Amino acid sequence: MNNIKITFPDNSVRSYEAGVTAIDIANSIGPRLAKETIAASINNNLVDAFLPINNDAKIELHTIKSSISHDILLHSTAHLMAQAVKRIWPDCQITIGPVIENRFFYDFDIDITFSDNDLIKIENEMQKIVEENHNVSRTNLSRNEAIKFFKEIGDNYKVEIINDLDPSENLSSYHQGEFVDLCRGPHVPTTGHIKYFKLLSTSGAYWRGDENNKMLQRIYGTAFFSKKELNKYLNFLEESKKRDHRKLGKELSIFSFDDEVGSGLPLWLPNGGVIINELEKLAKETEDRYGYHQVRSPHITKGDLYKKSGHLDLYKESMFPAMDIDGTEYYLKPMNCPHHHKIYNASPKSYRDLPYRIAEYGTCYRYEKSGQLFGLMRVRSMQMNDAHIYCSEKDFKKEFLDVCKMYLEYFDIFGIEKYQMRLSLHDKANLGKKYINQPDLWIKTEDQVRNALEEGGINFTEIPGEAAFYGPKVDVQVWSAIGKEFTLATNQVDFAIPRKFDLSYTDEHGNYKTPLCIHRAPLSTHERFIGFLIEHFGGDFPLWLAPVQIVLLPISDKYLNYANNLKEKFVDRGFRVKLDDRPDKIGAKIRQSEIDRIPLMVVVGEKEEQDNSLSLRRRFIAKQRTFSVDNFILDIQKEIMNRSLPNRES
RNA sequence: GCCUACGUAGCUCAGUGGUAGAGCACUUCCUUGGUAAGGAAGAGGUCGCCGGUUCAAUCCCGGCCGUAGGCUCCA
Repeated sequence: MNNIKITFPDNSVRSYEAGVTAIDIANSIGPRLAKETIAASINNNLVDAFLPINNDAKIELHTIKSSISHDILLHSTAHLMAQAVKRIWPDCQITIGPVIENRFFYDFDIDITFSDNDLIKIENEMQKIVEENHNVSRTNLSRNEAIKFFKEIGDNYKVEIINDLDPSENLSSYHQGEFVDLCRGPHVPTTGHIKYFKLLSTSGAYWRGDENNKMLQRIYGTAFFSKKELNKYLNFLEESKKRDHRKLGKELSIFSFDDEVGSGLPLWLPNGGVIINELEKLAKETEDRYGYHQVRSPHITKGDLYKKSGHLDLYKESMFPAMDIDGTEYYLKPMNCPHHHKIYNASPKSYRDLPYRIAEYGTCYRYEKSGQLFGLMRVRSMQMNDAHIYCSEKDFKKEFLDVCKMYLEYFDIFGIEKYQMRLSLHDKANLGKKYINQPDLWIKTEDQVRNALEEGGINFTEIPGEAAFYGPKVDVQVWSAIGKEFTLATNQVDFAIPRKFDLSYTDEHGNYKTPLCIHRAPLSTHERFIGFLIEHFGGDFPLWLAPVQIVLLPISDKYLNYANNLKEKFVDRGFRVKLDDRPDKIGAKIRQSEIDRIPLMVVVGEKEEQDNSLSLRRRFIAKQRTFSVDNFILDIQKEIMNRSLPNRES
């Protein structure tokens, strides 16, 4: 037997017999390590821990602690689930079963539809396979062998996948017990490595994501290496449900939907109205500071304008059908840009007028397919925090970065700590289909945006094929306080439409030039942003946004007079205040105020009336404090003016 | 739009082929109580909408509308 040299990450070298596996190597270091080894990188290639190593190599072991291993576990659990499904329903066809963030799914072509009971049945079968503790093995296959093999066992979808793969691709199959799947791997060494898993939900899913294909049945699930992690994740899902803006929005009377109004058409209740007003105040203040003009435009417009803008060619399916008015077609506006272009053009512009920045909380209507409506996050009527900046190429970079700066200011105010800018680019294949057919301008503009972002020191990732039809965009992903992801704002560059609209300005030399146009919507739409805020804050808005800021809680009716005096004082100061004058005990009033998430609970009784003071109970602050009325007012005014975030320390 | 599930009081949910119930909320009365539920009474439903089957439908069947989880698409 010849020996091989294995080099470890710390550069130490050990000698083993050729054919040794990563598990063997782990075992030579310690049995616990061997047990916890899931996969290995051999010369930086991720492989199964159970494969023989025949030559000198660099090795890195991946144990249950690494995120690589977690992905492998999820993938193996998908196989485990597919094996269980095939045992129960032998006629079903397996298709694909990839890993997504913290979860996996597998799509099946099967006659029955999975019920909750079926999920339990499948889980039980999975448990059995785990206990059977099958070794997992890998077989390399040539293309022809693979096609022959999967044809023989009747896995037609696998045959289709192989036929569509690059012929140069190395193929392999994974086996555990009677189950075989076409797969790149790697996988956990045995089915016994999978201990803590849970099937989460079922749904329909088109084969290869194409709505012209057959609808398959998908099962989602998750798995972890420890019970604790699994429970933590399940708990996170539960917490997310509790914070769901649809649930909280109803409980806190922020918005509602009504069958008779129509789906995707939210009604803003008074509490929502307060939040909207505060957001608009913030936006207007900020935009004033950045030199924007506020404008207004109508909700309906003639079709010709949208023909010119390209909407009727490239965006029509997202627009409500035309209405005929005196023989002319009018549309509900899906975007504000054409109107803003017209506002730009309402008077001739010189270079001295640029950058020309116009903003509007414009109401737009989009025909979203019924199946994609989702609470406030996806609606058919929405009010955008929209603005367009018309500038020269020379000013572009500064204007673009100022927009980014504005984003960061907002993030700071709302306590958004995690965010990501995504530069969405065009792809050549869709020029003239999804995208305006001006290849050179696309590339030039994308370079400009990329340069601006790089010079501004802003981190971003690039995503091809996600641009708006008229230009590249920077989408902003944010994560709420509990880590749920949202696509919120967007920031787009339009290089083509200004020309179509004959937008121009006179430069220093008296020549006509076409301006660049930046679209930006840092606060997204009221709908999506407030939906996000509800979940981000879990319904506990900072004082400046809270629909009711102060609730007055008299100990008994005897102190109603004093409470009313305070109320009047607070209203005079512009505070949003409510008086709970029900004949209930203080405990009941406190409870209701807590449920309503009112940040400041002011308790007044005999003592307070005598001292002209108040006793403050604040959400998340255990200790109650007594204030003189004047000091209280000063503190609160300051907190509201600064738009401070909720303080949860005691 | 597609797949699947669901739709009973303001909210959360029971329930049945013979035209409905609970808790909370609401109204009234009693209680005037110091930091997360004091007590009693009352009112409240065309059981999503429209058809069909049946002597009889909230329940069974069909269509529509709405909602949820996904697919696809997006702020």
